[in-house]
Amino acid sequence: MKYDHKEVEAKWQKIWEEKGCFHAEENSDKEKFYALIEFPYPSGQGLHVGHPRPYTALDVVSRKKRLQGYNVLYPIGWDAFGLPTENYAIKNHIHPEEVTKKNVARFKKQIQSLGISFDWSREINTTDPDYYKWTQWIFLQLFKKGLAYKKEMAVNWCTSCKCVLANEEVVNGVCERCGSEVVRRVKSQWMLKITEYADRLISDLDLVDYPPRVKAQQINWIGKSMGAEVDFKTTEGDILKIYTTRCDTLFGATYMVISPEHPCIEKWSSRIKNIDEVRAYQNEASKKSDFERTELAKDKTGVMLDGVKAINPVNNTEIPIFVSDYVLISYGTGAIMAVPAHDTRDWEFAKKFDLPIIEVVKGGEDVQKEAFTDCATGVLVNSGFISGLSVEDAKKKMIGWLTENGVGTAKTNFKLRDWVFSRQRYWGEPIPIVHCDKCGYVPIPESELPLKLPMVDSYEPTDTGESPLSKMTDWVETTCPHCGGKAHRETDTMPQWAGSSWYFLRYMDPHNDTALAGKEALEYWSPVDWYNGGMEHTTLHLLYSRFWHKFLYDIGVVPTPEPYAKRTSHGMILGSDGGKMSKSRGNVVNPDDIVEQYGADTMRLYEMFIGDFEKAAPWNEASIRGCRRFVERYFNLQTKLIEGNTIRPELESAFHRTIKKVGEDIENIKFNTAIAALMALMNDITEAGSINKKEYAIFSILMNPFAPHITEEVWSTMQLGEGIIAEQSWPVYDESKCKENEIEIAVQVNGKIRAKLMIPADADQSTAIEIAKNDSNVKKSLENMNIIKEIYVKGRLVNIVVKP
RNA sequence: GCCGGUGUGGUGGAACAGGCAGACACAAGGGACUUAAAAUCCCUCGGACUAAACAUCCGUACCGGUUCAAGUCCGGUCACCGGCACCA
Repeated sequence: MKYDHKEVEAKWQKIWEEKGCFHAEENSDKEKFYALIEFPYPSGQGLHVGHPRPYTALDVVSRKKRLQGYNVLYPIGWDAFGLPTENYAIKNHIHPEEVTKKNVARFKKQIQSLGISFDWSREINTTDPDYYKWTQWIFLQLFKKGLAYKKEMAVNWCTSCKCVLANEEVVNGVCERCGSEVVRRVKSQWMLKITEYADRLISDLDLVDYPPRVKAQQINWIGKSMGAEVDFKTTEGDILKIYTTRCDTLFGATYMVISPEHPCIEKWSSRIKNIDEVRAYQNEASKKSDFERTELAKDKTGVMLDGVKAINPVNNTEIPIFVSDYVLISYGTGAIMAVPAHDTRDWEFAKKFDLPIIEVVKGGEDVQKEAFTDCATGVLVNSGFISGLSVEDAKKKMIGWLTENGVGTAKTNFKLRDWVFSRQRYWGEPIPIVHCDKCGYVPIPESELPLKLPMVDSYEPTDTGESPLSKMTDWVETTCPHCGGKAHRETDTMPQWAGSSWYFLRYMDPHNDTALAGKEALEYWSPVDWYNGGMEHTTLHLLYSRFWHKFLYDIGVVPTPEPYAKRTSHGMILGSDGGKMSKSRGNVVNPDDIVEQYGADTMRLYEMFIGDFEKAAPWNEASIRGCRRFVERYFNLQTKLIEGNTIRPELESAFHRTIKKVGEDIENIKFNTAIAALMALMNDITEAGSINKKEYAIFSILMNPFAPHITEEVWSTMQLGEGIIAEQSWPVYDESKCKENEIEIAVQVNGKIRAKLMIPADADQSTAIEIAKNDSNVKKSLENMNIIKEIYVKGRLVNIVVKP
C-alpha cells in the first residue's frame, strides 16, 4: 500500500479548520487546560526546524488532553516588535509594519503545514494597536503606582553612527555596523521597579512547578543577600557608605574601592591631587560594559585617590581609597571595603598595589600566598572584640556594635536591578507619557489609548540619540492633559519584553475591547497550566512576566499570584555539524523541505524522537527515515487486519504496558521514550502477524497526538467510528494486566553478574535466592566460599556476598 | 570571571528512587526476494580473548571516595552548551 502524505495531510488540516476542532470553548463546564508556548518572533529567515520542537511537544500534550475530555486552550501569536525588523526595514527601505506582515504570513503558513492544533481564532500580534493598547494601559498603572520612574543610566553610544546601540550590536567594544568606538554615555531612561518585587519573586517560586535549574537560576539572578551597610568616615569629614555580606571581616579591611561613577569623586575633586589620572581612568572605564569590567581574573586596574583616605570604624586606621572598574555603581552602594586575605579579587588587587593583607579568619594556608576564601565556618582572629567567635556569631555581634555606635545597620541587598524600560527606537510601543514643563511627567488619559505609533518617513536613529519619533514634531507637540499647557510626548518606545510580559492573558479573551481580558475568562483560564520555553528566557522574559503578573494581581486585575503553574524547557535543535543553527554556519534546515519530502507526521515524530526533550540534539536527516518507516509500517497494518473487538491474550500485557507508558511519558515530557514504546509495540504486533480492529483502534489513539493526520485517515478508512478527535476516548490501562508472570533477574556474586534467570514474578526473597543458588555457574562461584550476606531486590536481582 | 546545565557504542539516544549499561532507532556488514536495482523481510553489530560458542576480563569525559552494588551519590579536574540585564 502506498501512503500519500501530501493528500492525507492537506485533507485533515482542511477538515480541522472547517470544523474549528481546536477552538477552545467559551462557556464550558469541562475542566480547562491551558498549554502555552513562547510565541515566536517572526524573523525574516522564516522557521527553522528548531521552532516546531516545543510547538509539537505541547501539541502532543494538548491533543492528549482533548482526548481525555479537557477544554484545551492552545494559542499562538506574534512577538513582532523588535530590533531585527527595524534594522531590516532601515536597510531595505520598507516600513517595519510591512516587513512584519510579510514575515508573519510566512511563519503562519509554515506552522500550519505541521498540523499543530493551535486555536487560530485567538491569534494575537504585539504590534497590533488593539493589543498594545493594553500594554500601554499596564504601563500607565505601573506609573500611577510609582513603579515607573526616570533615571540616568548608561547606554552604549556609537561615536560614529551617533546612536544608541543594543549590547548585541557592540562586538569587542566596537560598533557592529561601522567598527567605530563605542562608549558608555549617560541618558535619562524609564525604569520599572522590579526590585520592589524581588522578595516575592523568590518566595513565590514555592507556589509553582518549575524545573529546579530554572528556580535556581532565578534565585541566583535576584541574588538576595543579608549583610550590612557600614559607614566609613573619610579624611574629608564626610561618609563613604559600603555594603558587605561579611561585616565580620571588618578588621581585615585594608583599603576601599569605589566605582569610577561614584559621586564622591566629583565631590572631592578639588582635594584629589591626582585628579587628572582619576579622570583618565573614568574615561577608560566608560568604554567597557559591566560584563567586561567584572569578567575574567585578568589584570585588575585601578587608581589610588591621592589626598583622601577612609577611616576603618572598628580600629580607626586610615586606609587608602581606590577607584577601580570591578566595582559597579549599580550594585550595593557602588563602594566596597576590601579584605584581601579572604577574597580573590581583593587579594590580586592588594598584591598588585602592594597593600597589607591581614588574616581575620583562621583555617587557611598562608594568606600572603593565597586568599583564604572558603571561610564561612572559621573562627575570627586579629579582630579585637570579635576574635575567637565563629563567623556566624561574629556577624551578629558586629552588626550589634555597628548599630550601637551609629556607624552601620543590617541590610538586605539584591543583585537584581531595576528594569531599563525605554529604547531610542521606532519599532516598539510608544510610552504613553507627556512631559509638561509645569506638571512634569503626566500620563495620557486611558481614553486616549492606544497611543498609536505614527507613520514616519524615516525610522533611522537620529544624530542626537533620540528616538526617530522625536523628529515627528506634529506628533511630539501636544498639550498637557493636566494643565492644558504646551507639552511634548515621550519619544522613547518600550522594549520588546513589554508585549511578551502579559500576552498569555490576552489569549484568554483576545477580542475584548474594554479590558485586557474579561474577568470571567481570567477566572476560568488562569493560571497557565503548562508553559514551555527555552532556558535562555529564564532570567529575563520569565522573570519580567512574573513581575507584571504580580503587579496585576496586586491591583486586582488577575486572580492568581503566579502566571504559570508549570514550566518546562526544551533543548535546542542543532545543525548536523553539532553547532547552533545559523545562516552564517550554513547548517539551517527548513521544515518545509522535510514536510514536503516525508510529511508532517514524520517530521513531528522525528522532532519528538530525536532525543531527550530537555537537552540539545543535532539534526540528522538519515534518522528521519526511521520515523517515516514507522509511519508506513503503521499504515500497512491495514493489510494484516483481522476481526476481533478485544485485545488478544498474547498481546494484552504489551498493550496495557504501552498505554501506561505512553500516557506517563507524555506527562513527564519523555516523548522520545513514548515513541520508542510505540515502536516496541509495533514490533510485538509484527511478530504476532496480524492485528484486530480493537488493537488497531487503541494503537491509533495512542499514536494520534504524535501523528494526527495518518491516524485519523486510518481510523476513517477502517470505519472505526466518528473520528479520533471527535470521540475523545484516551484508552485506560489495567495495572494488573501490565505485569508478566515470569521475569528475568540478574544473579550477582560479590556484585559481578554470574547468571540471568527467569523466576516467577511473585517469588519472595528466599525462593529467588534458592533458585539463584541452584544455577551451575553461580554454584561454581560459591565453591569454598562463606556466604556473608544475601540481597534480593524484587524483580531485579540477587546479590550474594561471599568471602573465602 | 560569575550563575545554571551537559559529557554513555560508528551515530541519536535508553536505563524507575543506587540494582542486569546500551531499550528504541540510524548507519554499517551479511543473507532472502529480484534479470537487476530500489523497497521490504531475516541475521550480526561496545572492546579484549576465542575458529566459534560458553566462560572470563575491561568499558558510561578524567582522577579519587562512599557502598554488597555507582552512568546514577560525594570531592576534585577537564571539555562543551545556555545566561550575564538594549538579540529574542
